[in-house]
Amino acid sequence: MINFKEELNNEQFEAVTKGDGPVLVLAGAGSGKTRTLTYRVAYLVEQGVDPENILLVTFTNKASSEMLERVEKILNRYPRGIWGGTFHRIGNRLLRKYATLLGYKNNFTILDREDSMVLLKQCYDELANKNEKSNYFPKAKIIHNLIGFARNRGMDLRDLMGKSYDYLSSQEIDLAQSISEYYARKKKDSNAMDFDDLLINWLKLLTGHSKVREKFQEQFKYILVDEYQDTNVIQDKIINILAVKNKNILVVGDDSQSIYSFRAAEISNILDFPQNFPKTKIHKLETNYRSTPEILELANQSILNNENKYPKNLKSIKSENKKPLFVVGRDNREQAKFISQEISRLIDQGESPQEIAVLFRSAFQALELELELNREGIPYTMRGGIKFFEQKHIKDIVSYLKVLSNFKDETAWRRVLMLHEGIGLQTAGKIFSQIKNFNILEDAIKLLEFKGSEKINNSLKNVLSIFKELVEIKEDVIQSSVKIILKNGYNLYLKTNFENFLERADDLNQMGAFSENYKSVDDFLSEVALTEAFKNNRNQSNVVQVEDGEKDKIILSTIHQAKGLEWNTVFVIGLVDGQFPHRKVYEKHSEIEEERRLFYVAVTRAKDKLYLTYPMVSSRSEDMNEVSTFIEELDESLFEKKGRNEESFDDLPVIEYE
DNA sequence: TTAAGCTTTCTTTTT
DNA sequence: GAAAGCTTAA
Repeated sequence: MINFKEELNNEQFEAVTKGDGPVLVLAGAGSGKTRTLTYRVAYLVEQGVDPENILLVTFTNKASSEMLERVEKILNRYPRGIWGGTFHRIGNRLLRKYATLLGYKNNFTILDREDSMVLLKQCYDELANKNEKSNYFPKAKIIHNLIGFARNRGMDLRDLMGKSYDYLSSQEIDLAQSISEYYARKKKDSNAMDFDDLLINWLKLLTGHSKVREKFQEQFKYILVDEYQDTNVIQDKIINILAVKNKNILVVGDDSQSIYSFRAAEISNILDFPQNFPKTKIHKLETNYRSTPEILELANQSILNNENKYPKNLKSIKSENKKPLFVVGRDNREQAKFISQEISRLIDQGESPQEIAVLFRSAFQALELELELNREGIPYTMRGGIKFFEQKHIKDIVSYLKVLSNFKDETAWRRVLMLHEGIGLQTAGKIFSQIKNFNILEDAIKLLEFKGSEKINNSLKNVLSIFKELVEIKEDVIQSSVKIILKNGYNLYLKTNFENFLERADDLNQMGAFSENYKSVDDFLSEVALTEAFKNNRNQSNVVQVEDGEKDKIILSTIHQAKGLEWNTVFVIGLVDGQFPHRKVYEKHSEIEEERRLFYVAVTRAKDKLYLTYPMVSSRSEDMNEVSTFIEELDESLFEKKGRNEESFDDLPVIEYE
């Protein structure tokens, strides 16, 4: 039996044990949000609730697996059958079963951002060339963004553009709308869904099909949602529909940590929650268990600069400690050197590496640091930047698999075709329009006829003969496919195009090995689209780590990826104006505030030691950097300043926290 | 129509 | 400093 009374404070205890009905937990950073959620799950299971009846939605897959691990620890067993994961992952799981109700097949492919961009660009080029438009008509990338943003806000594209692009003619707005519709049709014809579709179609499934709706309203007797401040209207609607029957809905969040408005997150979802669910019990968690008073003070002072916020009074219970350090280095290299030395020192003193994290606004800021850590032999895990499955060579091979699994996938077909000599954009399009006439791959292999130049015909023959081999594989489909594709020219392609072709070929073999964990190609392909595994995460034997294997390694992470996590020691690097806050955000006040919340998230990840670092000089251009607003606006008594002297560049004595 | 070669851009965050 | 965009030769 778990002693909940002892493990939790009063507010947490109330939320965990009397959490039937709608509950809103407004929780400051480090106040035990995750603790509340995990203990609530454990409590429910201990009370005899079948884990199958629990839906636990988190923001990242990482957060989901960490949370379930914690539940397992509390319960001493894994809550088998629980529905846990991100909105997209759970949407995917449901749609794999019910996609036919919406006119898709269950083997639909998922288009990641790049895929969907490529498909949209195709629609854009086709329509934009046919129609009158001014030079001010937004580029494909912007249209792509607008379409996604409008959909995630449940808005009409015309309305969105009418407001922010009022200089466009109504014909141009119509053009944007037809591009959007054409794109939607192409997706449907391709039996493919983009990330937004995973949410929107999930919602459609619930609103349009009462049997399914009722089944899942019944199924999910207890619903728990983390980071509710970062949900968008579609996600909010989904939750509302699912919860309306049993009303056992617990959502947690913190408006000060809302950092996804660029993805159409709405703070109002959490603030209006009590109106949507009458008799909502509200719990405020205001005790911070994580950070020292000094760290918390800095965070609190910083967020005070935001006008748009809800007052809260977060108090630390830890005892007084050292102030955060603000460290000035000459440039990124010196900053990197300092950090790696400091990390070595901390580890020598007995700190465990996985309790140390380096956080940054953008992945490129960590470049020099990566070099330095490699030089010093400090193992690290990178979370941010290019993902393993987003690399060109991976996506090339995955396209073959996508065609194999979903013959109608236009994006995948085009990508495969264009890998071959003599086939470019135009020819690929023409060939695909022939392929469209078939229904299964086997027919296309046998019957496809295309007249082009000799070069094109040879390339096409080559493509088809590869597929001929691929369709005959019966076991270890992915691993064998990788081998066949490499053998039939892709290896040569890698060699002629990339210096690091060995590494890339190795990645592909790793992918083959990794795929053994999946029952089917479809399963594997979903995972590829939805997983967060980052590139560069290799151990000594050069094996890519897709999960786990993070023991004894420090963490490098974007702040977005760090949400919900905590470490003893945190370095926040690159506090340069224009980088953090990002310069794109200058004009818009509301976006500066979002950047500040991001800064707030970063510093509140730290339990005991917090370092803020600033390189004075840009290492590329040798220009002087401005220090970040987020430092400048702070009272200087909140931190201790170390390192270079701004006037003279003089070295100051060795820096030590203690 | 492709592919190479040159130029310009613009540097975000993520499922 | 890479990637997209544009120009030009083949």
